[in-house]
Amino acid sequence: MLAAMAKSESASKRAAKAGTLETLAARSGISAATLSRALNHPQQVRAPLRARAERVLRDAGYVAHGAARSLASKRSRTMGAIVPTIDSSLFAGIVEGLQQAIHVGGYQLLLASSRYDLEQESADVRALLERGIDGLMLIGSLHAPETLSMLLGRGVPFVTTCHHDATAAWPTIGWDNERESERIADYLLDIGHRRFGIIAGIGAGNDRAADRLTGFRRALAERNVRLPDAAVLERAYSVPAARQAMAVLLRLPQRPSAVLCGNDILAYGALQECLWQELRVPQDISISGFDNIEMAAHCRPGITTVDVPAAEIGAIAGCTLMQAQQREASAPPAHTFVELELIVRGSTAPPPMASLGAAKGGRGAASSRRPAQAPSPASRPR
Amino acid sequence: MLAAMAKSESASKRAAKAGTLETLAARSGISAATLSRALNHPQQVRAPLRARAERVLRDAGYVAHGAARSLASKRSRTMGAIVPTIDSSLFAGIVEGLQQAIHVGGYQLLLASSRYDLEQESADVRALLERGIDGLMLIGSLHAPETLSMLLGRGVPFVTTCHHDATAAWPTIGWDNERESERIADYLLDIGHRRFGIIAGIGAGNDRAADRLTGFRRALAERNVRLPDAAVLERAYSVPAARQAMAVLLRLPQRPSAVLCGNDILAYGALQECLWQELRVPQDISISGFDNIEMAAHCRPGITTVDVPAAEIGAIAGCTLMQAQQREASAPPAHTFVELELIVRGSTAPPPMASLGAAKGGRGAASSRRPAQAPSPASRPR
DNA sequence: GTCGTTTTTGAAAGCGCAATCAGAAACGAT
DNA sequence: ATCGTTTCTGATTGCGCTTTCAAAAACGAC
Repeated sequence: MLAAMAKSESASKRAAKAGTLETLAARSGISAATLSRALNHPQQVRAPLRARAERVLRDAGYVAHGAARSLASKRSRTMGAIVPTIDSSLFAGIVEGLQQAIHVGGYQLLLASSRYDLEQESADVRALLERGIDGLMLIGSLHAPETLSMLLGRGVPFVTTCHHDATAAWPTIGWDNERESERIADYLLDIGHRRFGIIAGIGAGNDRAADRLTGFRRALAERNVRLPDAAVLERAYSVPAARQAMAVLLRLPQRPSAVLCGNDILAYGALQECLWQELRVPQDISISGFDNIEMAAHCRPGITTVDVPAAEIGAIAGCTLMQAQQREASAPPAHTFVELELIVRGSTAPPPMASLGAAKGGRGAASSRRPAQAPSPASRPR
Repeated sequence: MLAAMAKSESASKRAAKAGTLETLAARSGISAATLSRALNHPQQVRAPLRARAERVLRDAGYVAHGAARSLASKRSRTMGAIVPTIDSSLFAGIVEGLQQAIHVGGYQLLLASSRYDLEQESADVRALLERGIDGLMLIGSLHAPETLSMLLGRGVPFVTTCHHDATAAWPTIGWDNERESERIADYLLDIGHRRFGIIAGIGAGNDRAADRLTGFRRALAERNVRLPDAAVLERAYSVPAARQAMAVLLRLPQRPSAVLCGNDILAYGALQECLWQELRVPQDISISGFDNIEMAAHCRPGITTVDVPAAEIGAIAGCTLMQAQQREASAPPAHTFVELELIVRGSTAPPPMASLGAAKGGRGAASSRRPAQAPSPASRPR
């Protein structure tokens, strides 16, 4: 008898600790409905009662049960994000920006990484959809058909970043990768380069990598600069892979005077390989990157690149998704075109004389200004 | 009339599309219970019926409602992680490893970043607890008391990483930061250095940074090497901050022959500042880091550091948390002591002669082996 | 002070699923 | 063929919360 009582008492204590609204209601004399309102729509509860309710909640150390809450309210207060990999300066920056932005709105971040695999991404979308995310950020324009149909079918707001497509039915936040790469190539053409190598990212399943390569190619084609197939290499985004690729390019019969890289990691690897082979950058060879990760500013020489404001893009994505919560699904998508800036640093310069001789009929004289040097201690230059 | 019918039809179509188990049950003639079982305990349903159920589910494009599922099953299939910042090579690597590991177990990752703020971390823990995470990974040993009490009180399994504490009541996955820093300092002492500078991380709210500084100090003290207060600088983990700190150290009346840095970012910044000031590393000054981020292997010179297998740590954390799902909460915690390896690269060497003269009675002769050079194209050296 | 209005509050109805329980079907042995 | 066992299956309950809905309270004008 006593044992039974003790048991039931301990059980009730445990329940008290777990603290459901029901329990607290029974104990405090305030109904569960009112407690819930005090929590979610405080202005609907008159001040004295609200104060009492808040005290009860606080004293009990009440923590809401999210699943029950989502089930009843049909919102999870959770946003999803799927990136190819978290272990990348660019994506980490974007995710950090996204996380900070949604945090102020009371949202949490459900994160998955797809390893540049569209099937994996599709499976991840499904898994996140199961968790009831209120919105989703994806990278790039290329996705499995199923990915989009699931999202569109369920009416979950989503955005895609790192590309721009004004015709997309959902918000895109980014830039035109082809055009930006063209810009880099144009810059190198302008300062006199005519023999190029390219170390691109792997284009399969990665529209950004593919578009950047397309942009490089187009810029060269428009100036009638020949680009041998052997001078175009696709590599995974890693320093060793890039070094190996650069080693290949340096062995080419017609060694390039400039190497366009698909991102800063590739550029960094390319740069390192040149330095280890005792080549001078930019005197002997120019190298360009993309993304402007921190390293690009701080290595020697600094890498000429295009600045991508990663955290800002993540933040815009977060805000766009939060706005989509209120808005009609049928409203036209709020695209954000992100202006990128070409950052010229020490890794690029006009080609050496021998090479210049080969360049005939280049458009105008190469700009003679010295590339900017990496700065002394100061905040990250743009 | 017609309009009303059309409306109700579209509504029912929508419901059909949304597809709850109940709906599918009504439509297919298989009970919701059996459909649920086919999903969660397939072996409990006889083959023919199971096949039929699976077809129904697949054809309807059924996606489970996670909230309802969590509410009924009391598990969310979601793990949480809180890191100081995602935008760090080390934490990104850990998170990536964690994500991959739990992914195979069907878990998703709920990620928060606390910006090195313990109060923020505590709020994040609360938010994640609300979302019903089944387990949580935290960084380091130092947390707000509330953080631990919430976790312990609710009985949610959690692990802490990047430190080691065999006495902790929960699993820790990491190493002894003091001891590892001591090791680095000992190495530099062994090769003859006697004048040191330290660029440490900011110790407030960051046990790893504080412990590493303690380790450095202790190693020097044990060899009776004096360390002026002015030679110890705490800085945020950023390249510009580190460069600025190194500039300060270089202006010291007694310029250090070796600078111990709290991590590789700081070391990298310190290195860059030396190079910009036309100092030779390691001939004029030695620099060491911690973490062995990719950059440390690939810059020139490579940075002497301690390798931290980030992805592996994340993976172990994930496995530990998944194991905790089955296990009794009362079982002793499964600590994992992670052995770290000192990686000697080109950023450290015996001090210049002038400095050596000042070193009297150093223990043994300095090792004369040349520091390893960064490798040619190959995978990341350890 | 009374009646119509406008809050404010509490009771109750699900949200969609997993799990329990009891009934049905299949199986095996006699 | 019959009965006892075991395996499957379906109806039902309830997870904890939000949100109607209706009753109660407060308010205001006459």
